[in-house]
Amino acid sequence: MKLLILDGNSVINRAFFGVRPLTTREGLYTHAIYGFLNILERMEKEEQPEAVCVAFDLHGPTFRHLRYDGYKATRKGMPEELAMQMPIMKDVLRAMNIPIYECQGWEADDVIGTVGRICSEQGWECVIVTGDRDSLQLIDENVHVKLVISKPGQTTATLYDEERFRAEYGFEPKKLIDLKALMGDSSDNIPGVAGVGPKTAGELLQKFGSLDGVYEHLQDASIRPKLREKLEGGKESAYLSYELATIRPEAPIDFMPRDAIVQPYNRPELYKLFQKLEFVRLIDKYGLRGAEAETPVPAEAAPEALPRVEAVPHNQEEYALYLAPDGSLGLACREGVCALTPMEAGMGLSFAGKKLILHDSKTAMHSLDGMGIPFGECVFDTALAAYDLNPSQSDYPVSKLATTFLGSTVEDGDAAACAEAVWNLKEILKNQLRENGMEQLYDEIELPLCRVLYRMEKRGVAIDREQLVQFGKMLSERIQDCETLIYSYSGEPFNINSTKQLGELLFEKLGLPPVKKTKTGYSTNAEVLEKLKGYHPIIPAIMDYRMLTKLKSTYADGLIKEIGEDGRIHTTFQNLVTATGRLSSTEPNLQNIPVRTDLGAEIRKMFVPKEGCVLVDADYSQIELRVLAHIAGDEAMQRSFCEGEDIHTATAAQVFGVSPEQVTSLQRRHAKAVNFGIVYGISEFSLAEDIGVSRYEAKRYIENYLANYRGVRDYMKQVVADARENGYTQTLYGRKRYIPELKSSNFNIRQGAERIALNSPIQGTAADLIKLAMIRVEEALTRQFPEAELLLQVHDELIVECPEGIAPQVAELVSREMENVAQLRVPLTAEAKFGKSWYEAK
DNA sequence: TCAATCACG
DNA sequence: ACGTACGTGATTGAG
Repeated sequence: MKLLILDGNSVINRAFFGVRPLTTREGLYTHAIYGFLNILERMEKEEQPEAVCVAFDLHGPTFRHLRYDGYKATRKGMPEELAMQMPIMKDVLRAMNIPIYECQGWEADDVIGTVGRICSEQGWECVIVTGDRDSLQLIDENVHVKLVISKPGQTTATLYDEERFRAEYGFEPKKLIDLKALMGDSSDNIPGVAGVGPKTAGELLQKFGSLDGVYEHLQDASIRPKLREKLEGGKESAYLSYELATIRPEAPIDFMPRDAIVQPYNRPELYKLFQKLEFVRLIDKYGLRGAEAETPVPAEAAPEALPRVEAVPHNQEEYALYLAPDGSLGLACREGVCALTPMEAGMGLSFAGKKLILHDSKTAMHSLDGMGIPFGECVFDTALAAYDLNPSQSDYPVSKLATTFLGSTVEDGDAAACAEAVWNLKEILKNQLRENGMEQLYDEIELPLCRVLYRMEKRGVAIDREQLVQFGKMLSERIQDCETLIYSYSGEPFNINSTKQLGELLFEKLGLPPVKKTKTGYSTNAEVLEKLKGYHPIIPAIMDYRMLTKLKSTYADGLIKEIGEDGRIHTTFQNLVTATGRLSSTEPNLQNIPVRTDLGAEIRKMFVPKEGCVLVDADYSQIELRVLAHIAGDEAMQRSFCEGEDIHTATAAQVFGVSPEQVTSLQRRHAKAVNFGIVYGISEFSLAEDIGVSRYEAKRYIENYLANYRGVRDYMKQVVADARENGYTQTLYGRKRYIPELKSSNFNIRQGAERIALNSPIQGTAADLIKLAMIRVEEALTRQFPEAELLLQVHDELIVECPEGIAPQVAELVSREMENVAQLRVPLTAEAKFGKSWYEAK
């Protein structure tokens, strides 16, 4: 019979530091518990024990503490993020019916030793799971130790028995105490003998067998005088250390191995805890359900299971549809649920004029379209609702929403079950949105935008393939030349794309001064190269090489790959991804097409209108600073915008105390950097870095800025305080972002969270505004200029394709809709231009 | 799969 | 004492 005992504190510590931080929406940290359960599961699988239990330290003085005041004096208190997980960890173990042993006045080690001793006495085998080598002294014939070692990425566990221990240490396990008595252990505040480390201590023990043996042979010729002196001086300390290091298997605990025999879980209890911890995957894995009274769904809302039907019910007003990964179509309505194979779905099915409930409606609309199924209005999107409720999740599969909001288990591949879940989720998510004050945001911005995005993606944007191919060829030649030049300086060919090889060349072979390090080696980024530019002619060549290869691989080759059969590029606008409410763009990303360098901007010449058309490009001027002026209620900044002043010049005048006419271009550039910094959550260090002034000067800039823009100063304080209090920030339209890290005990994490709290309402409100503008523009164009089509959005910029003849009117319409999207305390201004390419229109 | 780099707002 | 601006996505090399 075998018993597994976990050293609770040690294992949860490993888990805490080994698993990347994870929190629930409420800000409860959960990763240590998650990691603990992973380790527990693995150990059970590997060892197949009949009994399992866990030992914990209790706070307060311990027996060994009483023996020596300095003991554990250097151990820092547990971080708050871990401490908050401890009581819940114990609740989880209780729900799993795994006994916990702890003993006032005794270390967990002592408890474990006691458990091991009792096991031995009763003929049980005992396996100790710990990350702490201390416990190795407990190894004997019946007691083994499974040592958990966390490496980045994964944890491994090694089983130590007497043989394995002897092979590694060269003496028997009990002698570990003697070893520690000599070498000490700073983490346990065991002094040992000053000047004796692990190596000397090990050698002494190999030679003399024990601590006593060492002192009996102190005059032995093989001990050098220096060492003898140290040992003599440290004798008292050594024997004290011996006492401290000895685990006492005599804790007064009420333990019998049979008490720990594995029992079935208390499943409803475990379900409740996992709900709280948002361990959706584990709920799924163990198929946990709440006891009837404990499900999170209010009784009145608890839906009846829908009947399975053979044929698609007709004449219904509303249907929930779910497109499964295998292409089959799940369908739910008042009458029941069914699933259709891709083949069946393609046979004359139609939802024209029907109200649809969809999961990720934009994608679903593409699928329906691809299957030739007509569809009406989408009245609810479950994935979108879940995203709005908490935009920080990585994804929103139906399975996850079902466990969180319905308390039911479905698989994402099961089309019928998912359609039913989607059907049932609608009411619950709608309520959640209402309770969160996000009804309007959802109904008037988020949901209607999906159809606009669907159309934009379907339309795509035309690309001049020939010109792009030519550009690629030109780049290839220039890259070749660059390579030749670089190799002439390096003396031998190497992979210039490898930062490792490049770093070795620059900083070792060529001996250039390393400016900055990354965690893996030398940094070679553009900023570093810029500083090294004067040192060696290879540097500018590398900078050119980098620019050229970037253009070639990401833009020339990358875009060519994405051109469709219609000669157009159809990006995907991700509307369920960003934490702030912005869109993003993938496959390809059309929101990062070059513009800042001349050569890069050439790429924009390849984005062209279709025959007889032009591209209209309209962009907001300073939308984020205007949003800041509005929500911060800063009168000085509002006045600048209302008077139509150049905001950076106005800021420079304020910060440098001169009149606007006297502002130099350098001052304006610095003021611009300050303005950006404010939006991002400034630090004087980064500002100084950015504009190349001293930290002291940067500090002065910020102080002057905040003294002049008092509203901004107050806002910065208020928004962070509110976010800390509420746990989230909000935009003008009520979009939320949860920021649990505001409560972190880690200074850096907390400061980062504060910057996020500062920036999110600004970036998010700007995102709300342009989303609303897109809906208005699409509507107005459909009505007034049906031949004009909205194609792209780049955060503060919209791109429309329209017949040449109506370009001025369309440009006027688009910029007007953008400007009138909301009445803020400052005017929103948008400028529209048009031309025969994106380059020309900008 | 992760880190480094660089493109955009 | 310590690390350092917000939000994204694609490509490349290295383990």
